[in-house]
Amino acid sequence: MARRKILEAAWAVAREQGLAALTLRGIADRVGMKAPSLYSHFESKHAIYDAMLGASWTEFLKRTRTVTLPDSPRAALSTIARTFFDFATEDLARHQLMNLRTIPGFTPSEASYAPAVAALSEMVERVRALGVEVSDADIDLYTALVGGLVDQQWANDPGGTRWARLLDRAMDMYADNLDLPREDP
Amino acid sequence: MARRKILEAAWAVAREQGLAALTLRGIADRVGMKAPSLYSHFESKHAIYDAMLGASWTEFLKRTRTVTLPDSPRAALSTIARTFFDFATEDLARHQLMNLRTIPGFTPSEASYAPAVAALSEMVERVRALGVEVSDADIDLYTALVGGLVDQQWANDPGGTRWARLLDRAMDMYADNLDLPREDP
DNA sequence: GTCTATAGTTTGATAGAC
DNA sequence: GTCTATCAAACTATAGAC
Repeated sequence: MARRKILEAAWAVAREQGLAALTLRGIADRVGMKAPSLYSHFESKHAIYDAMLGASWTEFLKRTRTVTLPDSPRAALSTIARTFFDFATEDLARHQLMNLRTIPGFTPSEASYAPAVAALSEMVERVRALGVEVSDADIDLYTALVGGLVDQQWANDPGGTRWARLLDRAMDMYADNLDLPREDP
Repeated sequence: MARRKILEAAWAVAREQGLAALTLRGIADRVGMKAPSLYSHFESKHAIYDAMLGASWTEFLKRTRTVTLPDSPRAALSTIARTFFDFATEDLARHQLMNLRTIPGFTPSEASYAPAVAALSEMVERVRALGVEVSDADIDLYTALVGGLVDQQWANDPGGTRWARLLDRAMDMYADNLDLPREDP
């Protein structure tokens, strides 16, 4: 399908030159078309961004669903954090699209953002099913902590492990704050 | 001085329309000049960004220097975090400029970035002077935590207090992780 | 120092032939 | 669906008169 090829080309350009450098001509060149032809498949440039965003969150949602959580609440929180951290540090363009507001004038459609909401709420449900009572504030602190590690990793050590190495410690710190029981006494 | 008026106009435009929307015409219009005239005062548009960045970090450095830290290490960490958090949530355009890489092709000059480095290292020194031994990893975790709270605040509750309210708890959590003594037993 | 004029690009988007 | 041709607009930056 043409839509699929166009989106693949868009990802390739975004990865090579940055998300902000994405242009219709650049996409069209790579896919062997002329820029106006893209309008037969997408309503606008923002529609392409939106499709990319929706696909990204859908892929993340899919990945979270394939993850089996450990029974231990402490280990479960760590697994979830690692899943998000790895996904967010795999691809800068994707991270910018999903987690940063880097494109002026672009607001995601409700449909494209839905899997993002689903991914978070499903994870919260699964953690609660393990017997952990988490409040909204607990969740907010968690997202800030994991998101902060991701951002620092990208900003100050892209491709490295300087903040990735801190993830387990951060999760321990967080679990302690929730008064979760320790495995290894 | 003309330079100062231009920078003030640039800030005004950035606050109203976003940092990415900054144009030479927009700045010139506001200051009552024509766009090319700006080149008598700044070498390029990036030079304007750079001057804004330098001024921002210099202002932050100045503010940190006026802050008196409590003797208690735990309270000191909290004070530092609050100082940064407040500064970073006061002005979105400034935050984007200082802490995000939102302008394509713009890299800060060494001179403009120097006060940023100074602010961090001075704070670390002052904390160490209180008797707290902090490693590089400790600092990395700290910056990720505070920066993560700031980003979440801007992204999901701009102008609100949803993550601001979590700052004290986050600092307690962090201080616990450092095994700092509690004040109130 | 400030202006007019303009170069030189690049962009998203549309019209209409095929 | 894809193309050529083009629009209309925006931008940074430079040249040169005053």
